[in-house]
Amino acid sequence: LAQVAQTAGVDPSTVSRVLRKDANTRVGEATRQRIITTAAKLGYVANANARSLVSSQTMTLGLLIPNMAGFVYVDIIRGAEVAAREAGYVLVVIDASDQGRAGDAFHRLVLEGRVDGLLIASGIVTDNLTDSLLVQSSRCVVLNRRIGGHRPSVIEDDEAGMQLGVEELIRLGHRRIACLTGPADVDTARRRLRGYRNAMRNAGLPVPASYVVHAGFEEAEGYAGMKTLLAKQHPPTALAVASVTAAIGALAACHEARLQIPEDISFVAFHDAPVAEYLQPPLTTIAMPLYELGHRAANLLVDLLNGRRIPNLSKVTHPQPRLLRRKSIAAPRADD
Amino acid sequence: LAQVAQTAGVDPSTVSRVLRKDANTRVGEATRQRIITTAAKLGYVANANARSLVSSQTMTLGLLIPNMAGFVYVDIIRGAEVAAREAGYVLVVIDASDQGRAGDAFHRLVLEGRVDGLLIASGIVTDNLTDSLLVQSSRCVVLNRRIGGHRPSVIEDDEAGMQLGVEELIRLGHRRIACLTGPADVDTARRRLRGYRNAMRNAGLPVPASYVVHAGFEEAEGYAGMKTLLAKQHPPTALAVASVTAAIGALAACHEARLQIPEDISFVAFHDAPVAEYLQPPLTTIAMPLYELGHRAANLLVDLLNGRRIPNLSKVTHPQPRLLRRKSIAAPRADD
DNA sequence: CTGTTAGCGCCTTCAG
DNA sequence: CTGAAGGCGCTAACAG
Repeated sequence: LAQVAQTAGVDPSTVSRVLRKDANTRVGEATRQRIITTAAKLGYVANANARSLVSSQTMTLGLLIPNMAGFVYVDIIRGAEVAAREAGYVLVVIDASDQGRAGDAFHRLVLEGRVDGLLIASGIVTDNLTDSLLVQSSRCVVLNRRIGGHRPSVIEDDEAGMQLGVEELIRLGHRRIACLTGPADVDTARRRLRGYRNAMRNAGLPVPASYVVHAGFEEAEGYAGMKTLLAKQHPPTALAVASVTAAIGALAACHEARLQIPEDISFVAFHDAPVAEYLQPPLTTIAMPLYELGHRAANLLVDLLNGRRIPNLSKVTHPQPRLLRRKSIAAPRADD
Repeated sequence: LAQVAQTAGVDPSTVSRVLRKDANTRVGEATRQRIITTAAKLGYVANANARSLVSSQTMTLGLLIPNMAGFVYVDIIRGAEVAAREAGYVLVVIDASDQGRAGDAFHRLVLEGRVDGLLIASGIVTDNLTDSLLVQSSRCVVLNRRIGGHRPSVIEDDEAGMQLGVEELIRLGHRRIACLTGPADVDTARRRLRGYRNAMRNAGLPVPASYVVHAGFEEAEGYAGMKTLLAKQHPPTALAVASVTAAIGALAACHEARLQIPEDISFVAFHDAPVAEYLQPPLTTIAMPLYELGHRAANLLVDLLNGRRIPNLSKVTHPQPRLLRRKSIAAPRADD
């Protein structure tokens, strides 16, 4: 900067004003042009750290992700990235696959001032972490999970989404519909389960306890969960699964048991993913507004950082959940 | 810091020395303890920006990823994260799904001094970007792709990996083996193709031009590529595919054509992924040392930043590629 | 319209 | 073994 100022024959502060497009001060057009061209010629780029030091903001946002492999995070990340960029921020993603690392990341990013705020994706909010986060709650937004206390969070309408899927199964004539959902202590899993229960209740259908299986979101867990269901005396004729990955595992279990899909069992999975279309058979999914979830969350975080009041809980309802009908669903066999 | 110094009754510089565990200066044990406890009590955390400003290093590394959905990146990220942490760095991941953003990210991260160096994953190195990167080549390591010029890059032994897979197909008795690889202008795709050719040549098998299909790494592209192959007069009896995702698409095309796998066509895919085990049929894959790739790349970047000389091209050869035999391969039919 | 003056929070010689 | 002073690169309030 001093370099640029000297070669342009002006004061550093003037250079700063010009390059920052400071609206408050008006600079002579001639000097402005001179400064801009010399800056370009010298390849000058302002140092973000020095700037952060004085302005005490870094203009970068962090996004903590528990599992980079998850299909769902791709869209969330994109949405958040775009929203951040629109607001002039840089978005950096941090892999917090193991729990301990999340707290560590929080420390090194937020506390040490590397980022202005943090988006925390579901699945890594442990009690431990919660404590330290509480301290700095004014810089975090939790995503895809409701949180006790008064920290802001953004969720999808998981309930409505799952209900949509189950209603379709009911419409096709299914009565014995099971739900393969996520861990009982995970909020999103519980909300998806509630959507399933709503649909069943509305149709006057019974929900045997054994038809609700709390598995995980991964292939192996879906596989194991399906095994459990198939071992029942009256296996279901249709299944609502809480994730595409779990559904892939469940499909594998069905194939192993020589069941035809959709003839023997219909499948609906929560969230869409590119792979769904290429499975055997192509998987019917419930597409959720993940991009918008990320976008909204980042927007809220920016608002929060700017001192605006934001709701403790926001639900992303647009666009609405959409059912993507593929070949994994059909009417049940006549004798069912 | 001033706060802590005052309450502990010492000078800020002493606090700095203690908290930084400065090896050069020895501080009285009594004052040391006092400083540490008061710092903890006050919840003091050093400001990374101020520190960066004076030391002109941020102790953070960036990793540019073109497509977060790719299975391969999960392990790369983990490896890089661990290596970074071991060296005292924080790793942040940046989604550079579209090309333009990569240059932008480079600017905002490296040039503005938010990170000390950048790991650039394959697939986003365009000519455009290369120019700006060249300027700052001393802070970048390219990953999974060889680069013209003299910028350091780290790759796997794609050639050996693919060769391993094809050799297995040959051993099973296949002669009509096709290769569904990535775009011709992508270095990794070309190297995998070379591995295929090596294996074929070593076995004295012909490679009709039509048996080499340059598709992409995505499901849809694998699907389209397979369609092309199936339209041939003499479709192959076995296939080596350059990615699991493309293989999923190709499998779908085969199912659509009512082909039995592995009876009609055997499949081997490059890289392993959790989903491989749950496909119909479970997919034989070539597991590559992706974690180590990320780990090595981050290590090299750290070396580079510390002024050590590093090779322009490093190949990660340990652990060696492993063939994970699953049910997608079998001997060809007798009449083939 | 532009230059001057401080100071952001920390580290690093140099003295004591 | 510890305190004092200067400066990292930039911005902001105040003069001119």
